[in-house]
Amino acid sequence: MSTIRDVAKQASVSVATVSRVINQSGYVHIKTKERVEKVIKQLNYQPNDVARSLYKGRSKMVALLVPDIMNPFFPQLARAVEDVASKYGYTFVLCNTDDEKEKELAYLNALRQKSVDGMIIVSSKLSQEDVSDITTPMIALDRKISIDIDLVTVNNQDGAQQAVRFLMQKGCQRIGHICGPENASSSKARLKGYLDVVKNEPWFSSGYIRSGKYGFEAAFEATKKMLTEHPDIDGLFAANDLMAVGALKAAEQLGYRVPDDLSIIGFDGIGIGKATKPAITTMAQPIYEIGATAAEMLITRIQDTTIPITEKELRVKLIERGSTRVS
Amino acid sequence: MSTIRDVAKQASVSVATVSRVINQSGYVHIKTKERVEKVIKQLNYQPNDVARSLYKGRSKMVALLVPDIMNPFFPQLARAVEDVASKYGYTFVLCNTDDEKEKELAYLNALRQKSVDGMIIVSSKLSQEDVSDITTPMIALDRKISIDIDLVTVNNQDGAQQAVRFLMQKGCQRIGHICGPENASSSKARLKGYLDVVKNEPWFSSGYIRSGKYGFEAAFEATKKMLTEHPDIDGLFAANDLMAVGALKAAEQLGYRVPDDLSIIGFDGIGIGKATKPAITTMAQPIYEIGATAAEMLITRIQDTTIPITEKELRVKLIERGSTRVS
DNA sequence: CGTCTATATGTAACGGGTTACAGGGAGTGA
DNA sequence: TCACTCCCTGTAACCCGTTACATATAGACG
Repeated sequence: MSTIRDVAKQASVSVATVSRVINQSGYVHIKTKERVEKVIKQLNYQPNDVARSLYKGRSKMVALLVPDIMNPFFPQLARAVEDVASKYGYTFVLCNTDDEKEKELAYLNALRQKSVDGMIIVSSKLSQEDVSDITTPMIALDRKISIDIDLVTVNNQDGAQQAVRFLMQKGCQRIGHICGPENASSSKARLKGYLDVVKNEPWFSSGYIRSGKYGFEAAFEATKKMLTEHPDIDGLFAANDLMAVGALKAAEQLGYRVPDDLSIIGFDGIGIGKATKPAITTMAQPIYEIGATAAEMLITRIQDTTIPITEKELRVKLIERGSTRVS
Repeated sequence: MSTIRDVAKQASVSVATVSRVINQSGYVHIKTKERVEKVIKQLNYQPNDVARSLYKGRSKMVALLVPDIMNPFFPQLARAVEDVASKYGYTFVLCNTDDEKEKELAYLNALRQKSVDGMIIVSSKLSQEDVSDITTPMIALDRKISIDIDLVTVNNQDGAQQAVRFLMQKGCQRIGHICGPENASSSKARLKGYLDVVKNEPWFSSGYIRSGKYGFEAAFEATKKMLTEHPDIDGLFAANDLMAVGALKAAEQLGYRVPDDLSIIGFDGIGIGKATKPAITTMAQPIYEIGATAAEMLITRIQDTTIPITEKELRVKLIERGSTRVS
């Protein structure tokens, strides 16, 4: 690998001039510029980003921290963030935290040491104190972390209400909820939305709520238990699609016919919901848009850290498929 | 952010001593060490990785380049690579190339400029010349790039043979193949395996092969066309599970009953194959193991670039589910 | 007591860009 | 001709750890 000094020597100029050519800054005589460019091509010179980062204190990298890369929601999100990042010349780093606070903190540290310019974080575990000493621009996504941090979400509570009302409208009499992790704000909001609608129903009790931890397996087990305890359930609102699929499989195993015996509605709008039979009715999030919005916000903040904290809420949209009754 | 010089000043020692304490190298008096450590804690000093990388020429980062992060195969793989990487103290970078040569080359360059220590690449587009001038350790995964580069694959051709024979054994008379992209070596091997078994069948013609480009949508369309042209097909071997799901949906739409009218077998063993109804029979790859193996190989090579080029082949395993006939 | 070695610590160069600052030439207007 | 402004280019400090090399002290051994 040749360095800027090699180029300078070969072109009989100083490193400053080469730097000016590369960065198109300051004055460089057109003749000189051409000569330098020729040498750069000759030597196949590529500036060393690490050296650049060291001086600038910035690395042209952004990171996305997600709790579960195996949930198709996050690859879709990652895709969006990466697209925007590379549009602005940033390298994208994806980190999987398993929703474990320890891993999150470890990443936060590692990334800061690498002078990462910004991060987008989906975390249920981090709180204000954990991030208060971090000056790197951050965006919280899906789940709130602190009031000091920009946030991108969807109308979770409202969407959940819509989902549950939709089930009722389709004739469901007893509606259970497979909720997400207790401390995720998105999960809490969806639970709240569910409660808003059902808490005054005569049949309602806490047994109609079980946690599936936003995961397939846990939801599968939770659904089996819930349906066994409450065989009268004829509607199920899962806080995400992955759990809705788990619920579907559980219902199937118990001999329920979906949607005739049991209507299931999910949340997220991931692709897998179309693959099942019946396909999953869902409150779809504009996943790509969420990721892209967060990424744009992050880059805006990187460029100007003084702008006021903002919260942006996108809207979910009902997609009716086969897992809910027709009438 | 405090620097090593701040620590040195505060602890009344030189930066060299602080460095020795941090890296546990050379001689440091126990008393001095304690003093320095105390100051480090006081100032919450974290060494700057960028400066370290610059001097060392290494960054403690490894990258994984995948063609399609939305295919669940790759998140699973990424998961494995990340686990191994972080076990050895490496930061993991995920890059999505859309299977486009241009993006691949752009990443290769960007990563080199960042002094990334090693890369694992899943690419059908890169050839020997494209990577010949790259000295960064690399591992090719799933698809061969060059004889100069370590390779991790599975017994694709053999697995494909097994898959097709399995369909025959279940009584299929006419077996079609939805293949992957033309230039991916894994795709070519699976096609070859298919041909090994069927090419001498009296019914066989090239119309029994169509490309689904390893993607859901393309496979959906390809299957519809193929089944329309050859309604006699009663068995389908898709070169990956994502395409198998696409094929299943297409068959459904055309009124085929799976597996009664049509048996479908996939390849990969991704989770989504369990979510469909019927669930997809597949030649499962040990995905996590593949990723972990590649990552281990990469780190071995980073530590010693002189070791001879190796190719490692893992084995696929048939998982019988509902998409293939019982007898 | 002189020499040698193990221990302990500091100085400064180094890695490779970036940029503040200085210096010099050319052109313009007074 | 002087003053001033563009141009153009170079020198050297800087970003922040790492480490080769130099220096120094203490204890061991002959």
